[in-house]
Amino acid sequence: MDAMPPPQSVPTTAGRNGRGRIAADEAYTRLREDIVRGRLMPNQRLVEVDLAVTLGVGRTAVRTVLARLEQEGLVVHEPNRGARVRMVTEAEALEITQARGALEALAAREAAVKATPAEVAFMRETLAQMSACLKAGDLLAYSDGNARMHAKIIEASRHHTATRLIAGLKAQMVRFQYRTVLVPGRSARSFVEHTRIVDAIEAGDPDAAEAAMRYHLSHVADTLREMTSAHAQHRASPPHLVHF
Amino acid sequence: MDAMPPPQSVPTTAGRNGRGRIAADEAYTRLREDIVRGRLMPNQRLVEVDLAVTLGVGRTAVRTVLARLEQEGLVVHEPNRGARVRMVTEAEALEITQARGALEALAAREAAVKATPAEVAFMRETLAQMSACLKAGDLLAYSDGNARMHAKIIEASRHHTATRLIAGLKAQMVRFQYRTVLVPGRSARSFVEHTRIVDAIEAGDPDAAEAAMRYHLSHVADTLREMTSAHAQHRASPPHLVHF
DNA sequence: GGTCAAAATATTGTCGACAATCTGCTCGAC
DNA sequence: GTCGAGCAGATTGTCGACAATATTTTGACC
Repeated sequence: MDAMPPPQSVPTTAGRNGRGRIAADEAYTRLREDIVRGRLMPNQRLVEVDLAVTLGVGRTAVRTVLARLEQEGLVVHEPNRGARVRMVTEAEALEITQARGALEALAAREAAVKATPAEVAFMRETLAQMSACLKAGDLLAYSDGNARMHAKIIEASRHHTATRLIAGLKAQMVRFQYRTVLVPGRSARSFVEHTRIVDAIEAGDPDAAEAAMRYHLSHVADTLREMTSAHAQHRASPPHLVHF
Repeated sequence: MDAMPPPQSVPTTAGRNGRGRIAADEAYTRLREDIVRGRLMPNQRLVEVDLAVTLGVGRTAVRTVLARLEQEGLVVHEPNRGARVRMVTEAEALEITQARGALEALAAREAAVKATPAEVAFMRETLAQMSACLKAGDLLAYSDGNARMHAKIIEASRHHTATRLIAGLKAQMVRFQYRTVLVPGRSARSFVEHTRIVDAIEAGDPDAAEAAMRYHLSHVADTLREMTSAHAQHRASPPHLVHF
């Protein structure tokens, strides 16, 4: 009952992919994208041979890809019973947000020490854009600016380990990024909090930067927690955006 | 120059390993242990067929294992050029310690809320043992108690995500655990810091617990930083223990 | 009609073989 | 003597086939 017109797309690019590139790597990227972007539903079974056909690679490559994704926390795998897309519960989403918060606070601290003037300028510019979006009421654009801001802070931290861990956590959350609520009035406060963070980074004050980021992210976690309990009350809460 | 009487031990346990267990999983555990315990040197090449013989599995299984270990950060892998044991520089060791600190601070916060009386009692007992070791001057045993303490706090936090991330970071650090210096007098201060953490957890004060753990771990990071620069000065600094 | 055993099917775990790629070396040209 | 082309050897990337295990279906019996 899966329809499945499988072998249609690629004329079996079998063997080695064009130049240099490795087929398995592309398969990894594609499958990962499919999971992260939500094209594959949670708990969906991932049958190796099906994926092999879809991705145009052999089953061995698929198996390697699944092992990587399992280690990454995007897939669960029971012995002799195959792999499935990992289901992230709301409780886990809160956990992930907390862990991410702890690491981003570290990143903010490092950024206060290591950010270049150009990076600070970019943050100021982003802040201005966010302010404009807020006034215009364009929450989607505000959210984009928000994402750029956090990405820039992490980049400015030059903290490879934190960057790597945060990226991993973010991947598990993408589904929730697009399905979480925006509490009325949260945006305005979010903006103030971001301004404080940038101020501290520009001043080169690591303690203040860490504290500001911690303050900011604790509010995000609170919002998420409230959302979770509210969602437990009545299932039909409208999916909006939460502002980090 | 490896002697290599390869096909002698297992009469090719090929196919499936005895009961239920999966051969590849055992191979993963074994190779991981070999890397973490330092039996394989950093930058050591990991030739697939050699590992296959050593571990008694096929090359495909080895390949899957290597993919997992790469995702875990214990192995680096260049396309068409094979895998090597990842070399963790002292700068990275500092990064890892910082990230671990951020996550353990979160764990301490959660533990303050969720720890059971039995868990707190275990911490008190461990604290007493550590005190005894300190008086007896047995630093190795003190270090063990220290490890038990941190493990218990993490367990008490019931924070699955933080636990998972910390475990991953710890694996990359084991080599340094055994090669870092103990600054004279650090143990005594370390003990006081641990006592404060347990006090805060027992009192059910998350803010205090987080702050105490943060304070503790910032000192650990400082010690590590000093050790790194000192080590840069004169290569022959004696390898001791650092107390987390 | 329900229930349990046994065959049939589906899917995973494992392996060896082959092709592609990289590495180091030889060897002739200059 | 140095340099690059071209050839071995080693090692990785990929695949399909077979064995082991789980799941579903069938069918006999009560």
